Amino acid sequence: MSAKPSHDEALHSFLYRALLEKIISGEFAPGKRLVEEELARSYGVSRTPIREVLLSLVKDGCVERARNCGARVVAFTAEDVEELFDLRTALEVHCISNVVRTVKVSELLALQHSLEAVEGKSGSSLQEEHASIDLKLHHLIVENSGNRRLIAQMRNLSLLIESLQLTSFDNTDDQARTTGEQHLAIVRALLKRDVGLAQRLLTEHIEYGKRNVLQMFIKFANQQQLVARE
Amino acid sequence: MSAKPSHDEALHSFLYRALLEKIISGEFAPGKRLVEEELARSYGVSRTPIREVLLSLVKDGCVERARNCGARVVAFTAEDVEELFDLRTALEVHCISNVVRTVKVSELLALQHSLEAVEGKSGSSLQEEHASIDLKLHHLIVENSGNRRLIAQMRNLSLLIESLQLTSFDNTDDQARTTGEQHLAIVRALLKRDVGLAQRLLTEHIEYGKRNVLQMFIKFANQQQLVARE
DNA sequence: GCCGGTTTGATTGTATACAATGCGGTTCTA
DNA sequence: TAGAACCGCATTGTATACAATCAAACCGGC
Repeated sequence: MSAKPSHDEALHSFLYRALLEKIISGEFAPGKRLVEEELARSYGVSRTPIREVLLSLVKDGCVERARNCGARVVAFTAEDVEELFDLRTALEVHCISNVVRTVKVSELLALQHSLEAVEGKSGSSLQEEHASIDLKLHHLIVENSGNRRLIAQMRNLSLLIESLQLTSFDNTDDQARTTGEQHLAIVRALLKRDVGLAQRLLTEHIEYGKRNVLQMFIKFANQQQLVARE
Repeated sequence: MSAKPSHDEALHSFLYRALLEKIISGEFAPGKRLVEEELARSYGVSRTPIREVLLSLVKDGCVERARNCGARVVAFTAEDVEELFDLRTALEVHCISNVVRTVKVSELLALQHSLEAVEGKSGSSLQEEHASIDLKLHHLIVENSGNRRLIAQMRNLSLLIESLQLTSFDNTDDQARTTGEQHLAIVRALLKRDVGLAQRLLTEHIEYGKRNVLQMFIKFANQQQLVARE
């Protein structure tokens, strides 16, 4: 099956992303049965890593499994997307107050620098660059929250959201520019250690991203209309 | 090893609680190596279910693992406890606005009824009854938030917190009574569909629980003083 | 004596084999 | 023909076996 895991990456971690992507993209429609052996064959691996991935996906709420009936993909509705982003807002806003205390100025400046570097540009890679910066910014916020368990929880969530954003990668240049401006504003607020402002800007920023993803998601869901209950 | 899993419960789900409890109680001190085969022998099972549990604990941030070096228990500091509760606050407060729309009045009334029933009482079982109601209330809030992924995320968190609260089960009757009053106030606010009030009360309530657990935790951590780095 | 390569052991990662279980179809009976 | 018991199959749960990999100890050369 096309792509391979990087050399030292555990198989199950590679497979996790692979399956998650299929679920989010809709290739594995809601309700589809995920039979361990079937998946194992299709990826040319044994059931063991597949099992580990399925259990992980259950923990994320993407999959349900009953004892001998196989696992099934849980439906991913527009409301779910919305809630997921709202949840992200709640968590990252919660992080901010710690972030302003712990984050290193150099990190912020580095981010600011990258942002100013792409600000003028335009062209095909613009969206990708902004997406990459977006990851870095949210990563910075979460990792500087100072709690390992919080970070662990968020990592799961982030994976879901990042996958969602990948599928809605149709962003126009305009949207990318707006996103860039929001990023810059947030970084500056963090540099000023202005908790309230940073929280407000972050909320708006995630809200904006949510709307973009939702737009894509709804369009996509309509065209794909539930192969379901296979 | 003493207790057994209920008949239809998967072994790994039983083992999960068993290991988590040992980690939180400090029997598995921070830094302790968790070798798969060793654990498997000690529980009289094979490595397979143990592996699944360890992966799950990694996802929860309770355990770290390096490729061939064995898994290690992550330190559980007072700051972690604090953050965990703050995180819970952020998430449950976030839930409230949905809860007031979706929760059934009958559920709230049932809870209110149980609360009023124990209100007058006192005695040995009082604390347990309040703890049980506490679980029900937080469960109600999360389950009525309306998003499966959110619920899945919270379930993990709740398990951690519940385990923490179990270890600090030294609550006085006074504390139990205060908790009861807070519960009642929250339920009433929910019945009135007063989002703002419910959020405020919930925040105070979790804050109160946090202080109690922290007190116990610090006392406990001192007496246990880091067997660590075994 | 110190540094670097090599070997060995411990431990995880993956594959496979076997057991348990629940569902569905089939057959037998009334 | 309808219903119920039964048998077989599909699928998961668990155990075991094997391969890969990393660390640390050991040995030899400089």
